[in-house]
Amino acid sequence: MKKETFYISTPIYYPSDNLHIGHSYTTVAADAMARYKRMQGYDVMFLTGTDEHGQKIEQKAAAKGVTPKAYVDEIVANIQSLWKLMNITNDDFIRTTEPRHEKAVQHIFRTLYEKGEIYKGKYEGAYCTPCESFWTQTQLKEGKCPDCGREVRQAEEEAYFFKLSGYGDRLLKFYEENPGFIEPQARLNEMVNNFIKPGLEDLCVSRTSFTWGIPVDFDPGHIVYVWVDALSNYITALGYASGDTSKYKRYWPADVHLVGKEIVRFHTIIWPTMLMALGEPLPQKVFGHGWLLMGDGKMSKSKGNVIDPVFLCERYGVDSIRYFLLREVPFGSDGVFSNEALISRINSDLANDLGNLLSRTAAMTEKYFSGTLPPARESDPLDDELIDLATSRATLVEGYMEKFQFSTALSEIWKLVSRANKYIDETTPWILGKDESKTGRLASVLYNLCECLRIVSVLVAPFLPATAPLIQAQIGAQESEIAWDTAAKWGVLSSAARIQKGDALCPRIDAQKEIEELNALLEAKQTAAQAPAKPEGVATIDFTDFMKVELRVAEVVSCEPIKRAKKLLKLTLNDGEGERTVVSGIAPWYTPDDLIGKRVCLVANLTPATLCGVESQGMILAADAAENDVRVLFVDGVPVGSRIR
RNA sequence: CGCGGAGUGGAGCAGUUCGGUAGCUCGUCGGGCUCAUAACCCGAAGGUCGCAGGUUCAAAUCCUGCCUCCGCAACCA
Repeated sequence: MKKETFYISTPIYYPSDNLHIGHSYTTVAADAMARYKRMQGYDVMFLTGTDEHGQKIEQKAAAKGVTPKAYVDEIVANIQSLWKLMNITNDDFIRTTEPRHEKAVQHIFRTLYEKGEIYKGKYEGAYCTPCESFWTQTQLKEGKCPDCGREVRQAEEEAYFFKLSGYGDRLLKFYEENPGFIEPQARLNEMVNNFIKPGLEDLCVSRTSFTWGIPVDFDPGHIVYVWVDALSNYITALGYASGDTSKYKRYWPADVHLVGKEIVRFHTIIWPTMLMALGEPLPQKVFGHGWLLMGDGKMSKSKGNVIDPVFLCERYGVDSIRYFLLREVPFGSDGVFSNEALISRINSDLANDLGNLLSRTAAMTEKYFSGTLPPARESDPLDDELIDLATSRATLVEGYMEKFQFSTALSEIWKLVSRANKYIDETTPWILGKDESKTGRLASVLYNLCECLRIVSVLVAPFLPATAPLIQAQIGAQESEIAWDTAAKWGVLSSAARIQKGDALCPRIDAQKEIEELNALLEAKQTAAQAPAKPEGVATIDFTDFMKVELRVAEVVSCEPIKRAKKLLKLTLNDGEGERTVVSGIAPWYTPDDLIGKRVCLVANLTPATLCGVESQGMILAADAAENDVRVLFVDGVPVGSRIR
């Protein structure tokens, strides 16, 4: 009989740098789900990989003096060893530079073109090189890149477009007919209100501005852009459009694409329409999980607060990190990563509750019965509650796993761990051990504890794949006694089992000492990160270049906030010759009253630009005093109109 | 009036669908136990459930208005 299949994917990660804990978060979640489904008997396909093309990698490689391929090869090797370190059981690893992927992508692109879903047009707009992004007029016109804040340049190129604009209604209909397609629910509203209802625009799907990518095979010079290239990995890895499509037939459509919330849009709008255009079935579900935030906000390299998963795994053990990631934060929402929380979880849940339960159970079994489980047992009504609780866990865990609520699933398992610890207190085996007439009762108590540990070990196996076998080894559980369906059964562990106390599952961490050490390490890292804090990408210019900038003293005549914009103030300036309007993003730091009547430095010969519907004829100078502190340069006392140089 | 999420004891969260004694984890304090990894078990202190109105016998929960924080979108010429 054919087994039911389950296809789960992570995003393919961009190997411009080594991965951080956020990537591990997604991948560990996917792995736990994949392991769980395998234990349940599913024929699982678990895919992860890397998205290796694009201008950013081309440039990074050039800066390092190596070919793009050599550059990504190194980082991809790191990524693969990270997944190995973290016990990730992906069934395949797709690299977008592999021939199997490139050929299929070319096929897909050509097919869409032949179907008229892709047409050739012209692309014009502001382009941000580091972000590899064109920005449309509504997004930004001649402004800085909204993503990174750096300069953009005007660019125009011939390009291919995908007819995304025609798919709005079909998407809405699909969402309606498939209520579980986008989860959590709140993301669905976001997509519909922000993107679909305002109207979809055709999507530019090719580039000529760089060469590190998959060529459009019928039009030299054009490169397939990220949408078609990256998103289609989910089917190219299955052999779509290749000589062997057996895997595609077997696993597609995917059961779930696990993604971070920042890319929900691509997976719920662009990817489904591409598949519609191809006439292929759509995935069942896209789950957008939250972010792991640092105490001081989002992770970023400039803050020096990027968390390296390799460091954590080596310091605390892989399972501790896996446990923390899946237990600490409800999967759909954002959560905060802190060393304090990590250590607290490890100590209280893993060391004190679970590790210690195993330790005391094994120690007593060795002490009173030399590690055996005598079959002459005497039960007591007290046992019933424990047994009920133990055998009811599996169903609860299954329910939460179906909803991707890893955190709740784990807490249900830990209720049993707690109950078992309490059971020891209630039954006081150390007192039973002093009375020979109580031997049968003692045997029963210890057996019950071993059964609890067995059940816990089964349920916990998808999350803690290294720890579960350690528990099973100490209680002497055999292969057949740890299958998933035995988690709902009582009395599975054989009386012939040999219990053997081993090393502590998870040693306690001296929290105070550890935090001090970590803080010292972090400080060192931050200093290192901040040392080369010179502005990036600024080249030396000569004097004549500088003199091309016309700087003048101007007085603020009036000033008002721009509605619909959080950061913008609209300033009316007298520059000595007349009045002009300038828009400035200083609203978080200045009110109109702070500015009216003041004299400021004006860049007078800047090309006008429109921000939030207001034309800005120049800019005023301000200093980035700190990460989140901007100071306008005031030049009071200097005559209006004076040239500054 | 852009879209969405959140505001509950010191910290992090649940409870809000279908109103009825405010719950969990960590921390603090007191007690118990000694099998165990200074762990485990029990108990206590600590909250006007963001603010203001309203509906109701009764509101964390329903309604109205407001404030604050976060993300997306727009955006720091």
